[in-house]
Amino acid sequence: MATLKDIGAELGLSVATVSRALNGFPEVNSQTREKVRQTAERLGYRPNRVAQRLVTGRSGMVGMIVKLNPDMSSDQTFFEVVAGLSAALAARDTDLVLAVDQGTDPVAAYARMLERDILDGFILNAPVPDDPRVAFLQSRNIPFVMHGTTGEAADYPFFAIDNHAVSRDAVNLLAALGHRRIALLNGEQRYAFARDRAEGFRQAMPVPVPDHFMACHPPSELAGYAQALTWLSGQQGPRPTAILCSATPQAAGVYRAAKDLSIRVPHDLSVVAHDDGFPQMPATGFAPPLTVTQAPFRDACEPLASALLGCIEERPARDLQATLRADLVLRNSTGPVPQDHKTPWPNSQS
Amino acid sequence: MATLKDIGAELGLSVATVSRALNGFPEVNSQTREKVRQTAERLGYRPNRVAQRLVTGRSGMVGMIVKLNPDMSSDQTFFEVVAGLSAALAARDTDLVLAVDQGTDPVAAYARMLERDILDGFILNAPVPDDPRVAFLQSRNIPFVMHGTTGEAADYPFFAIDNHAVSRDAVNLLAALGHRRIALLNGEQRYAFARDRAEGFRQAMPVPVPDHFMACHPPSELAGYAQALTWLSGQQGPRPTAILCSATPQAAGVYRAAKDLSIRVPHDLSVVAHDDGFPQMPATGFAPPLTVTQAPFRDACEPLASALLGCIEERPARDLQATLRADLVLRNSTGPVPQDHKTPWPNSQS
DNA sequence: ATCCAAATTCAAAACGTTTTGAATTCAGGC
DNA sequence: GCCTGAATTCAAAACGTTTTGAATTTGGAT
Repeated sequence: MATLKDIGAELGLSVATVSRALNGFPEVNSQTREKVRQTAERLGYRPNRVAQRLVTGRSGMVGMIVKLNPDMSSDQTFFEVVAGLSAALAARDTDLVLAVDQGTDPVAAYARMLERDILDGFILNAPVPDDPRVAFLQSRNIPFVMHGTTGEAADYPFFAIDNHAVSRDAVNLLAALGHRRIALLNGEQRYAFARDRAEGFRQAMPVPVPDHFMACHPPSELAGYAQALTWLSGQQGPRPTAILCSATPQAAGVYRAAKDLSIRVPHDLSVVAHDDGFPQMPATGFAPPLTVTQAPFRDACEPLASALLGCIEERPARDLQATLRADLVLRNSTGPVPQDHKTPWPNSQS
Repeated sequence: MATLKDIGAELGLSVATVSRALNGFPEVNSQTREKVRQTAERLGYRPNRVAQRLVTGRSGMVGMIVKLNPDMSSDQTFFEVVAGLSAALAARDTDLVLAVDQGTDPVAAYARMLERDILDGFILNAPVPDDPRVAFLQSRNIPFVMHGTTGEAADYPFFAIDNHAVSRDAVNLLAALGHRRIALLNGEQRYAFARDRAEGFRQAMPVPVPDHFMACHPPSELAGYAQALTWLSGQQGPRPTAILCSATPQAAGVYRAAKDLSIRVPHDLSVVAHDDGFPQMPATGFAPPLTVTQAPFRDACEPLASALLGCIEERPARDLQATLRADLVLRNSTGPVPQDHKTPWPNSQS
């Protein structure tokens, strides 16, 4: 493998000049630079990453710890993480080292990875309110970027979507179609995004919502099916005319429950879901195609990689925060409220 | 961060001696070694991996490329891979770098990873007969270890289970119970393990098996359900009295199909499956508990890591090959052949 | 006391890069 | 011809480890 020294010897230049030439320093003669470039090309020079890392003091590796959920709900995000993030990081000469956390202590896995290895930073996902990992990593001055946010005034880098707006946009759409009895089939309560969606939902709803029409469940077809069955059977009062789901698999369960009960979508029931863009269950594949708020997970990979590298370079956290608005995509699972179901929720004790 | 120099300065020793002391070289005085150990401990010394790697010429990273299957069948193995392998490798100061392959060329992803980075080796999984990745990596002298085998006389390191024996053991058990009409619900044809299981099945069966009672499917509940429904409905001749599945999810599908057709397990139908030990679908959770040939995927992680490191250290391939026998675990999904179904397969044209 | 071999320890080179501070070259103004 | 400042280039240090070959100390035998 050719080294800087080899190139220097070939041209009668010092390694310093060769290094500068290849790294685009301004003080090197443009003719020299061109010659260096050519011989580097000819000798098939590839910089030795390890040597670079030794001198720059960076390891060129970032970590990500994936929680092992018993309900397998993280499985679908897993491929996306590895595919998208590792590609985005590779473009920046950085490697993604994954670990699976199977324990209960949310920071133990991070501590373990830190003591074992020299990682330049972490990517955190699935934030919970007041996420303990934030305090842990901040106290040790370890760079990280969060996919999502844990609260209003985050003082760390993150890339998130506006989950209040997700609910608001969907509710506004349904309200404009005349719906008043809208149920929220939310994500798992422990996650920050679910809390935000619930808040946005309550705020945007023109009428108060009984607690039992806001449910928290994993993003599985089965959970959606079971919850929808309960709601649509009317055991808990008048059935909703619209259901807001937090993930497309839940919506699939809602479709199935509706079908089982001979409730037509969108004629009798409107369905909206948030769509993370996982290829396993495309919203266009639904019958009828599903109206969604969409924010592909994949689109977050580039910004996340970029923010993490920025954080490692000690750019200020303020410059590394972004909140994106999800797109509202109208398809055929939403329609006007049925004539005989225009009344809002009845008063409820709950 | 404390370095060797710091420890040396503290004790009036040279870095060379300190390095030797910590790395267990024999020529260092045992008292000196103990003192070095203590100060290293006290200063919280951690060797700088990057520096080690620069001088040893190794990057300390190995790669694994996971194919993105549309049927999600690799998802379940994915967590096991990352959890088990990264832990086993971490114990050897090696990091696992994952990439997801979404293309068609089976070696392109490897070439891409190699040119971008300095990887010490690869772990290959899901071998196909005459796997092209073997030739590619061998031609470039890149160390690798295969989880599984592609053929009889493999000249590369691997860790595999004896898939002929998997079928043989199951068939022998069923045959001893009087079964003759045993169907094989195999894995996907393109994989080497499925070919081996099919061979073992044919060889062990006391009677010839019509082709349409040997089917290849992905390891999903749905695939198992659909295939079992076809077989058990009797459309293609007399129904099997026993079904051999290649994975526990398939067996779940078989159970469901049997239930739908009011066929009792094990009274009317015996079911055996191979169990990779994925926690998502434990064989003990079946009703009745499932008889399996079991070889937990997790048990392969240590040997794989160890073999790969051995390969990187240029130990001969012969010493890095292991074929394990799966355990036959008798549970309640297998029973004697029903009285009225003791005849073998009828002669068939297929 | 002297010598030899074994047991320890050391200084220095090496890995390939980046970066620092100094040296060299060059052009133009006097 | 001399000086100045800009434009280039260079040698050397640094990163933290492993490893080589030599130097030093030690203990025992002469």
